[in-house]
Formats: sequence, C-alpha cells, structure tokens
Amino acid sequence: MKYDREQFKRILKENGLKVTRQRLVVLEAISSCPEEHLSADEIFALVKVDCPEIGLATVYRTIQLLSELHLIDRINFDDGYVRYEMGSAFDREQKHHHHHLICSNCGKVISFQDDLLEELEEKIARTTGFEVVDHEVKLYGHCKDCRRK
Amino acid sequence: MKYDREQFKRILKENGLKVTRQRLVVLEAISSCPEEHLSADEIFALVKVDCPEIGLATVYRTIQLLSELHLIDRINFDDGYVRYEMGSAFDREQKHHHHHLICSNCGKVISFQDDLLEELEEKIARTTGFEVVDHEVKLYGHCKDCRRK
DNA sequence: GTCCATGCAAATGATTTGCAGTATC
DNA sequence: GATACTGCAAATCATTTGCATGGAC
Repeated sequence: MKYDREQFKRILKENGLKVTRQRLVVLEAISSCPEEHLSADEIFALVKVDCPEIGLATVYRTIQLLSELHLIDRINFDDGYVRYEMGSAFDREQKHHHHHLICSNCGKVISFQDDLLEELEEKIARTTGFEVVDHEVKLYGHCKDCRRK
Repeated sequence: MKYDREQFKRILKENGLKVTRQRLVVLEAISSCPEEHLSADEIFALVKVDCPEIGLATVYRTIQLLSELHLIDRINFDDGYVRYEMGSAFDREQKHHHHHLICSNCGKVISFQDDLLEELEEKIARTTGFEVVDHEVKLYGHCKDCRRK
C-alpha cells in the first residue's frame, strides 16, 4: 500500500533502470486495487485506460521487474493465472504476517493478518535446522456468506 | 502412504470407474516415491518403465482423476510444473498437519509435520466467520546444508 | 548519441481435447 | 456388446522471446 510515485522513481534510478510511463502506470494500477489479486491480463486491461498503446509483453516484463524489486508479490491460487499484490518494499511491517483465506465454494479470497506462525518457525529451526525467511499460507474453507446456505 | 492396490480397485469401482492397468501403474508410481513431489512428466517417465505404451495424455487424465478422488494432492512450487503427492484418502490422520519447507538457495523441499495451525484456524473462525477446512503452508528459507556455507 | 525499453508478432511449453481404436465389465 | 478408456496428434492458452523502432538520460 502506501505507494509513493517519487519513491518508486528513486528505486528505479538506484537500480540503474529507466523511469518510463509504462512502469509508472503498471505499479499505479496495482497499488490502486489493494484488495484485489490481479492477473497480468487484468493489469493489462486496467493500464490500457491510461496508456492505450501499451503491449501485453511490456506488462509481463514490468511485472517481472517489480517482482524482482520486491515491490509486488506473486501469488498462485491455481486458477490458471499468476496473480500479484503490493509487496513488502513500501511497507515492511505488514507483509510477513499476511495470509489468504480462499473460499472453496465461491472462490472469494480474503486477506488476514496474523503473526501466529512465529512459534512454528522457531520450532522448525530447532528441530530441522531450517531457517525460515518468509512464508505463504493459504487456508481453504467456506466463507461466511457461503456457510449461511 | 500405505497404498493398498485392492483398496484402490474398490474405490474405483465404487465410483463407477473402470480398473485399468494405466490407473494402477500411475498411483503405484506416486506411492512408491513418498518423499518426492512429482510432476506429470516425472510420473510419465516412471510409469513408462512398467507400461511403455502409456501416453502422456493418459497420465494427465489419470492424475486429474486421482486428484478428484483425493487419492493424491496437487502442490505448486511455482517452478512451472504442478506437482503431486499421496493424498489424504488412504491416511487421514497425517495430511492436515503437513507443511513444506522450501530452500530458496538449492530448491530442496522438505516436508514437516505440525498441528500448530489449529489455534490460527480457530482465531480466524472467531474473527471472520470463515470456516477453515484445509490449508497449504509453504515456508521459504535456507536449509541446514545451505546455511553452513 | 547511446542503450535500455517497448510493441508487435512469432515461439514456447505445460496441459487439454478430438477422435478413432481398444479394453473393461 | 456397450461404453468408458487410451494413444496419438492437434489445439489451447498463459507467458516468453526476437527484433526493429522509439524514448530516457
């Protein structure tokens, strides 16, 4: 969240990359939908409004770039598309404790904040010697609305 | 684990499906590699040894079928292949508390048993009204071997 | 002016599907 | 013997790549 255009320009320059209209527009589109998990096609559609000449290949290349800079994160809900959401670079605090609740019935995805996994991570480090840096948690079940029925 | 050929035949019949050599061989291949997370191509290669005439399309169709019967589970490690492991139908106890540790350095995947998520699931039910049925947890970090370096 | 970035079209590659032949029940 | 299953080849579709042009610095 908390996307700042000037900060983004600075990050690009620091990495020896050029500031282009396409890059600004793609990140702006993603940051303007903080509750969505957009696919490349969806981002393409959004971005075309402000920048009709953009090509799908550029969207893919930009997404890849933003992902490498940790400005956005990839998520896979196994629906045939890789999806993206704002990443941890702008807002460090929040990311690590962020899970996804996926309704098996209607497909809705809800984000959920929690830090209960720290205990699990410690236990893993103790028993297996594996040092946990990041995690991805998907919880499948039935959302409130679908349970009513 | 604990794969039993007769039990599998019974499950197929109960679901109005035919017992074929191909179906037996595919499930047998997956169950014979309990520590692996095999892709369709890897299963195809394994299965060709016992059944050289099998086609890749049949492997895909069989995988889909086994997945629907919950005899195998799909996992996605974002390496470009969907992968499969033995599912919960044969061995109910173990599955729900099974996570994956993925080494960001060497790519190795380690399975880990734990039930610490129950507390988290209760908390979610309480605060969001979402009923959690299953979960998928991927933990990224550095494995023991890679940490030594 | 030098390169990096873009747009377009063509390529890639995992997975799916159509169809005629084959095996199971 | 009917019909579900299989093998093969062709189709699909998200994503990637090659290349000539355009834009950032």
